[in-house]
Order: sequence, then C-alpha cells, then structure tokens
Amino acid sequence: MVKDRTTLRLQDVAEAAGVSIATASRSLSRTSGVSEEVAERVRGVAREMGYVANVHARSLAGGASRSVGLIVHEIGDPYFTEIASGVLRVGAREGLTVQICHTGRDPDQELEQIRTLIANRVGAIIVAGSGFVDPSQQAQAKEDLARYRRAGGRVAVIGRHHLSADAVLPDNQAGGRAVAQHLLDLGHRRIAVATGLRSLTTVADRLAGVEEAFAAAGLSFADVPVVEAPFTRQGGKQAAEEILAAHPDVTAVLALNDDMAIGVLSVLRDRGISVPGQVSVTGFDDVAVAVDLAPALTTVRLPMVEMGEQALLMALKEPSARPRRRTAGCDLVVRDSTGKAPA
Amino acid sequence: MVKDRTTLRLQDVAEAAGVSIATASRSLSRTSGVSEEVAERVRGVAREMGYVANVHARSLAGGASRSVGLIVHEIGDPYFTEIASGVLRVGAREGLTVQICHTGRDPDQELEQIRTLIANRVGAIIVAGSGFVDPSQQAQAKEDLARYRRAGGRVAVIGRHHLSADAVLPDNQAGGRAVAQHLLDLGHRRIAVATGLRSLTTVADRLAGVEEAFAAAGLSFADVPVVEAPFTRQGGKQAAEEILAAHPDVTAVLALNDDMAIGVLSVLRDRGISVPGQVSVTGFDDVAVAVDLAPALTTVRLPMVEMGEQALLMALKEPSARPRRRTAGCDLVVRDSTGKAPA
DNA sequence: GTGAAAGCGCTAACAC
DNA sequence: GTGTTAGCGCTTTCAC
Repeated sequence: MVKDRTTLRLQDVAEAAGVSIATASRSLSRTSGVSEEVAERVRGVAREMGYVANVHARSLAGGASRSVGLIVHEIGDPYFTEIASGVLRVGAREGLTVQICHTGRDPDQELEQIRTLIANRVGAIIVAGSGFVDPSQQAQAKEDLARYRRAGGRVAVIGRHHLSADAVLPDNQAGGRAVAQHLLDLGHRRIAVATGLRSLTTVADRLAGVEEAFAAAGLSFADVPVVEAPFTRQGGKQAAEEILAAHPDVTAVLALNDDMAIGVLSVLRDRGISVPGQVSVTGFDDVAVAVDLAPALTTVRLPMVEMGEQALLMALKEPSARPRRRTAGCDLVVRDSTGKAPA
Repeated sequence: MVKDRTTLRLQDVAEAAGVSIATASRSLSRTSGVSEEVAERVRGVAREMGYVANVHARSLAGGASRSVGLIVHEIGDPYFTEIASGVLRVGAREGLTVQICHTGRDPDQELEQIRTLIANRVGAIIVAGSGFVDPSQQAQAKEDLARYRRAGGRVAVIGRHHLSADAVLPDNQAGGRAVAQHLLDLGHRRIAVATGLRSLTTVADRLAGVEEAFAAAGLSFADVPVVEAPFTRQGGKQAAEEILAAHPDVTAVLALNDDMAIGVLSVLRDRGISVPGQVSVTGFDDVAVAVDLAPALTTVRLPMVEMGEQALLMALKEPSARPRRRTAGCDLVVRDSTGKAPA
C-alpha cells in the first residue's frame, strides 16, 4: 500500500533545500560530514514539509534498525502488560518502535513470531515469556535466534530459557521458597498448590522453591496436592474448585501467579469461605491490582516493569562475548490474604 | 543491522529450486502466473531452507504491507490491554504484525507515533485512545492521517475523534446515564464524580450522560462535585481523598473508569468506610478484574476485546466512500459495590 | 508459464 | 564538505 506521489521522498527534501540527496541523508540521520549550518537548514526544511523517512528503504539500504520486537505469552496477562510497559518506556526514550507479539504459550506460535520479527529486521528481540522445561520445544527457535545473533541481531530473554542470550532472571525459586515458608510459619500443613503449565520453567522453578521449603521444614511434599490449570484467573477458579472438591480440609492455597490467586479468592468468596479466617491464599508476581483486592493479596513481588526495562537495555548494549545475566529479586509481600492456620 | 551473508535471499531459494527469482517471488507470494506444480516445489524448498522474506524489501518493492499499528494512551491500563488483545487476535488470524505505541495521553506524542507508523508503512492504523474535546489538539494528526489515507492507508479509531475515519463508538453517554440513573434510583443524592482528564471526549461523553440522568430526575448537576485526576488507580485514590475531605457526607462515588473506581475502593477500605453500606462506588469499562474485586464492582460493561477486533476488521475492509461507524453498546452491570443510600 | 530487468527510497562508498 | 552512484531484496511490468 501507500504507493503514490503524495508521500515525500528524501529527494523532495533535498531539492527543496537545494542540496544533494546524499547531503540530505547525512543531515537527517545526523551522520558527520556535513557542515552544521547546512544540516540544520535541511532539517528545518524537512520538518516544515512534514517529511518522515521511509523505514523500509532505510533498513534495506543498511541503516540501523529503529525497531525492536517483544514476544509475550499473553498480553491480557498483567504480568506481561507490566513488562511491556517497561520495554515501551525504554523504547520510547530511545526512539525505538516496539512490535509486540503474543504466542498464547504455544512454542510453535513463538517460533513463528520470532521469524516474523527477524523478517521485519528488528534490531533486537526480547523474549518475555517463560521458557519451556523441555529444550526440544524451543530447539528451532534457538537455532533461528542464534543465526539472527550471528547476523548482528540482539536478543534478550526474561526468565530461564534454553536460548543462549542475555537474560533477566527473576529468582522464582527463592520466591517460591519464601512464600511456602511463610505459610508453613503460619502453621499451615494442609496446603494445596494451584499452578499453570508445569512445562514452563517459571512454574517449575517456583514449584521447586516450594518443595525446598517443605523439605527444609522436614515435611513431605509428596502428598501436597498440586493442581495444574491455565495460568489465568479462570484457571485459578478451576483449580480452586478442584481443590475444594478433593481436599475440603485445606487451610491454604498457594497459587503460582496472582491471576490464579485472584480466581481462587473469587471461588472462596462465592462459597462463603473466609480468607484468611478459614483458608489463606497467596499469589506470585504482585501485579498492580494485588494490593487493591479484598483481602489484599499476600504475594511475591517481581519488579516486572524494571525487568522489561532491563531486558531492552541489555539487548541494546554492545553484545558481550558471553551472555550477560541479571537477576531480579523476589520479595515476599505479606498482606491480608494470609493468616494463622485455623486450629 | 543484520547485514551478512547468513540471511537467505530470495535468490538463494530460486537457485536451490532451479527457477528464476521472479518465479520464486510469485510462488511465495501466491500470485498467479506459476504452475501449481512449480509453485508448490518452490514453497517446499523455501520452507526447508527456513527462508523468510525481508519485509522491508517487500514493502519497498510495492508489496502489500503485512503490519498494522495500534495507538493506545497507556498499555498499563486494562482498558487498552483488552482492546489490544482484540486487535492482536484479529492480527494473528490475518497474519499481520501489530506495532503497539503509547502516547501517555499526550497529543504531541500521539502525532509522533502516527508519523512513525506512517514511516513504517503500516497498512493500517488503529487509534484506540480517546479523542480530545478540542479539535485543535489533533489538527496536525488529522492532516497526517488524511494524507496517509489518500495514499492508500487504512485508519480506524475507537471512540469519538475529530479524525474522519472508520470508527467504533462506545456509547459512553448512554453508559454514563445508566450508571448515574442507577445511583439515583437507589436513593443517592449526595454523589461525587471522580473523573480523568476532561479534555478527553470519552470523559466528556460519560459526564454528559451523568448530567443527563440528573436532569431527567429533575435534579441540579451544578453542585455535584466533579474531581478531576489522572485516569488511573492512583488518580482514583487521589480523587477519593479529595472527595472525602471536601464532602465527607457523600453516599456515592461515581468513577468514570474502573481503574479510578479501584483506587476509590482502596481508599474507602483503608478508612474503614463500608461499601456499599456507607458509600456506594461505581466504575466504567468492566475490566476483567472488576468482577473479582471485593465488593465486586458495579460498572458499565464495554466490549473492549470486540471493539479492538471490530476496529481492525473495519480498517482491513475495502475503504468506503464515507467513514463507517459501528456503535458498541454499554451495559450496566450491577454487582455488590452499590446499594441503597443510607437513610 | 517463465525469465530479464526496471525500479521502490534510502545509505554508504567513493569521487571530487 | 558535498555530490554521484552502486546496491539493499524484493515485486512487477514486459518480453518471450
């Protein structure tokens, strides 16, 4: 589309300014080799005409790419929304266009999105969705990204992936440990876990932390019910129903993300089960709304916005020989949804 | 970036398949003029090699654009997140890349984002953020978009804008009327309104509806306190503080979006003011979390996801002579945050 | 049905 | 410091 003669070309600007197209190009892309005086005049003319360079031509001619891609599992999910905020913020500051793609937690979709971004010649790709425990699920993506990097592309991932790239790593395991520890400290022993897909590294790591806490307390984790459902509010509801049906005597539900925890709270409220009086509930992520729920959600805070910022900043830096990694701390935030285990 | 000899070119595919570059192009872009047999073989070779066409070259050569731009005020805002979901869903279905930009509700930023999208030669631009009451604030954007349309670009807006383009129009005024009516029916007379920027058409329209309901009930709107603050959770808190300080006797707070309502609820909870016992609260939008709050929020439902879908679908359709418009209904959803006015 | 060749608008060598 | 020109990788006439 957009083929016409209304759209201004660099040549139009050059003519209007009375310089060659090369000089015009240099002036606008702020490359050296033009007298500041001429450059300023050209920029003035361009601004006045409302000229905006054709990104495709620029990219094709070998100019630097002014866009980056962000791959999330699900934009509807506040976890990713906040990461996206961070990425967009840095992007805006750096004058970068951000293309957001989502995968629905499907590795095949992820691969396709990665390829699309590469085809779009984005300068950097941020993979924000969790990795998969099984490396083979991302094998092809790994290969494509490696080729992309060799060709000069930058890659950063958020979370544990089998992709070799700069990474922002939330300490999910420590978070899982902390929140489980918290429940155990409150005297809970009949705890159920509501989790998303266990094939995700995020889930696996959080779960590992939980298990660790049980072990540290000398308790068996083997008979703790772990209910797997979609990593969403709806999944949380589903998990809660299942848990209440099979284990009506639980005193705490440990959800592995806030969205699920919100679903759990909703079911408990519908059933007239008091929180934390009868059942304590915990989440993970500390999404913006967690503090405004009633009861306010006890959860593990992850600095999602900062993680998004960090990821893009890392990707933008000069590539290092070996992948960089930055860990993001997890802080237990105790609010009103947890209390002592009922006697 | 990405200039190298690892990235496959169309020519590589053509050579591997033993055809000319023209035939390869036709095969891959499914243009007619190639025998199905050859085309299939070329596609097979390309797939096997992992070839992905360079979007920039394709676009520059005059091919159809496979990307669209979405402009939102704030991705952190669930209202826009849900619209984005809708747009991304349709985009994925149609094989389109979606570039999301946010403006922070700043008309200048908006203009810049529009220009960037045009420079990116996106095939369509969806403006999802509210318009501004003052046309002059978007005058330049209007001009740029008009030029873009003349050049073959597609534009759709969500909400009332002074931009002439296909539009998805939520009936904000009816919604405002309905929710105000609801409070009046419950016997509330000392009502305060918490609102975002009144320079936004969305706010103006909702407010007009509220005013209408007052008029219909034979009540004066003149002395209803209308507190303006950012259209966010934080803004809601701020507004609530102000309202409680200046008008401690209000029995209802009508917030003009859910985010603000959540902030209001939070302040009331902190102050130990019961909802809806002492004060009723209403929102607007019906974001996903509204139903899971405690108390569940009475609000006006807007089909945000569908609005996003509609907007992109409209933009993708053959352009019509005159702008199309689709209205999106507003439904009052009564939940637990509103009750009879205390005696 | 297939191939050769002319651009699309820009950047970056390379001349001057 | 400025201009000329050869591509970047693709689509699309236009020949055959």
